[in-house]
Amino acid sequence: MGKTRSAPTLNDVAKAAGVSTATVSRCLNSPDRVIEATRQRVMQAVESLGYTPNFAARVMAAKRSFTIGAIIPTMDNAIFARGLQAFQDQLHENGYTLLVSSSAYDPEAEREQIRTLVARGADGLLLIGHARDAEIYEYLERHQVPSLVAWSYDPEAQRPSVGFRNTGAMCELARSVISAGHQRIAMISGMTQGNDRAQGRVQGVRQAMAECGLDPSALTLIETAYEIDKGAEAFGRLMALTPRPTAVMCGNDVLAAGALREARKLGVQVPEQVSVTGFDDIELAEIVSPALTTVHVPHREMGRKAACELTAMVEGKSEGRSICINTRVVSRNSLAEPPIQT
Amino acid sequence: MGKTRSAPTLNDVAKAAGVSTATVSRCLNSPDRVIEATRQRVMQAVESLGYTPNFAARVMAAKRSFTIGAIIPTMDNAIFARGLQAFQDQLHENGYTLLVSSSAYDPEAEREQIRTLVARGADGLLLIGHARDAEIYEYLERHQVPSLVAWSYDPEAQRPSVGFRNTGAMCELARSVISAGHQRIAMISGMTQGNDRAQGRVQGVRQAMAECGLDPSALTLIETAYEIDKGAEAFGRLMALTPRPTAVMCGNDVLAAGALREARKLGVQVPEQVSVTGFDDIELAEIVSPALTTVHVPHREMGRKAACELTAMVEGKSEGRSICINTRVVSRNSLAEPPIQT
DNA sequence: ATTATTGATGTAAGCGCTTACAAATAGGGT
DNA sequence: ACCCTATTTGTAAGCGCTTACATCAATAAT
Repeated sequence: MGKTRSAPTLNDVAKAAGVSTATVSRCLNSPDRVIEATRQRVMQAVESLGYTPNFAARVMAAKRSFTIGAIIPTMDNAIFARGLQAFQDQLHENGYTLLVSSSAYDPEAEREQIRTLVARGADGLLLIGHARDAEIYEYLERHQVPSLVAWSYDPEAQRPSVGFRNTGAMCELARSVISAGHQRIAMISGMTQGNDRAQGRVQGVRQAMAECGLDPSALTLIETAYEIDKGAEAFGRLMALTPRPTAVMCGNDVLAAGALREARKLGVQVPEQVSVTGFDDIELAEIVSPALTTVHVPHREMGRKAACELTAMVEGKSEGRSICINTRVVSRNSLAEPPIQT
Repeated sequence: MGKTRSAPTLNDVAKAAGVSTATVSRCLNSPDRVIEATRQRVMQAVESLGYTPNFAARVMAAKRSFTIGAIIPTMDNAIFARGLQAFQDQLHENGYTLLVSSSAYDPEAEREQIRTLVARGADGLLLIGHARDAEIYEYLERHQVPSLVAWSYDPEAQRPSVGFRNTGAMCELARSVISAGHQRIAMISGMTQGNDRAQGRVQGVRQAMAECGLDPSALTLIETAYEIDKGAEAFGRLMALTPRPTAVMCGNDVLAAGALREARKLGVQVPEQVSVTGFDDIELAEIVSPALTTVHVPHREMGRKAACELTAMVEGKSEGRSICINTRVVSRNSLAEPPIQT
């Protein structure tokens, strides 16, 4: 006490308890392989020295980190927050820690983050969406790090994934829009480049149009980043069109919130003059006014299931199955019949 | 080629390039200490083997991780998102990586996370708010990990901090509320237990009331978690009061958004019947309707400055200074004069 | 020509931990 | 009493990297 000591090591604990480092290690990692009395003595030493194991050393020696990495496109909005939280909670329950980093929707940055996470000893990786260089998967294979794709379900893809059918979900929503009577439909999509979810959603709208006898190529499409301001700006451009679309379907709730904000600014009544829809059903969807008609994604369920599947893969209990999460359309006030034709 | 190899190590690279491991290490870490020709040869080997340094080994040998840890109360809403993003960007610019984890506003969980981050070799830690056991600071000192407090500025506190005056900022906002004519003021605060920011904001309101000749103890106060639903619920309770408060000041924008949602549901007109204010000025504040009168916190500036100060501390260039970030009241439509007294 | 100086590279000692293996101890069956 | 097995603990070899120090060659200074 009083003396400036630096952090205690396993060795210090071993000495204090009068045992070998191996025994201390066992006390910490497999307590049942050590006799009760010894363990008590060791734990007491641990306690009184305020010992915390050095993670780097542990990873290095055990070649196992009980850490899962996740690379998400952005932390800037709530799109991934809820699902990730559930993912983390479940991971924690399974005895793992989560390391998150974001790629800003940049493939190069994502590659970088993947390398970083692998170098940090992640036992497994959660990736968002399928679109990705094959080289990356080879890299992961070489390092023997299992990976799981989330936020997208695609039975065609060879990689295991836990997610939902973006195309199908959006198609269903588009059908409601069309059956409300809309014919001039516009879409504000996220950037589809390298983003299979955004692509799927656009395709979903087109598919519904085709099914319902509308010309899919007549869809007015604006691609922009998933930001509120961008959604607002895109909506402004759509409203300047003649004739105006009567329904604006947005790639997600964030874009839709931006659209709503701009509508208010422009004095455009939603849904009386224009209907707006979102995707994801994050909290935002219920807060904005009018509340958003959108696609509800059970993020928590997805997060939990992804966590279970990925840990199973890490522990060699699964080869990597794909799980499809069901979405459903949620009807709120932002969608109504189109105004009477003039 | 073809053979299943496991991940290459420094040694493999050294052999491939025909040099010693030391030289490879130098190529990677201080390229100027190695002659051009050698470096080229080494880099080529690195490239062709697809070598990624093992982080754990590096940390262990160098006793330096170029990693900064941050423990934030929650990732569930956008309160910390923007500031943290700026923090990370600046950190990256300074050559550091950020590790984030969240404590769910639970001191015990925070302690746990701090230990984890330290064990993982974080060179420095960003903590939110001052309220914290002294024991934790001792632990950090023993492990020689510098820490910086953010989101709160308190010249009284002994710990360095980069943040804003919660009390002062809220006081200023409360003054606008009072000078708009409000006398029956209620507040929906976050849990003040162990949260100096929440405490400061409550105190700010009280202080303004006292200054303006109102009785501070007449403040109707509801404490609740920082969640939209909780804000809505609290607002509902306030509206059931007789007489009703004419202004509801919320501890942050999230609570205010909940209040607004409930107001709409109850058919209470904002601001005609009741005024509502927020705190933080996150994106949400501009999206809800009516848009929130709130306190603008320059989160990005705070994040950047915190990153610079903390890296300076880590590198021994600073003893840890405190920096005060200036906030300002933003007037939007959710605050107006109270209705004519009945 | 000789020595000092500088710069590039190699050698090898750890960093703190896990774990295969060896050793020691304690019962249990005969 | 003896041998065998099971249990607990110790010994020591790494894990992949950095870095102090040693070595060696090349250039500059005398």
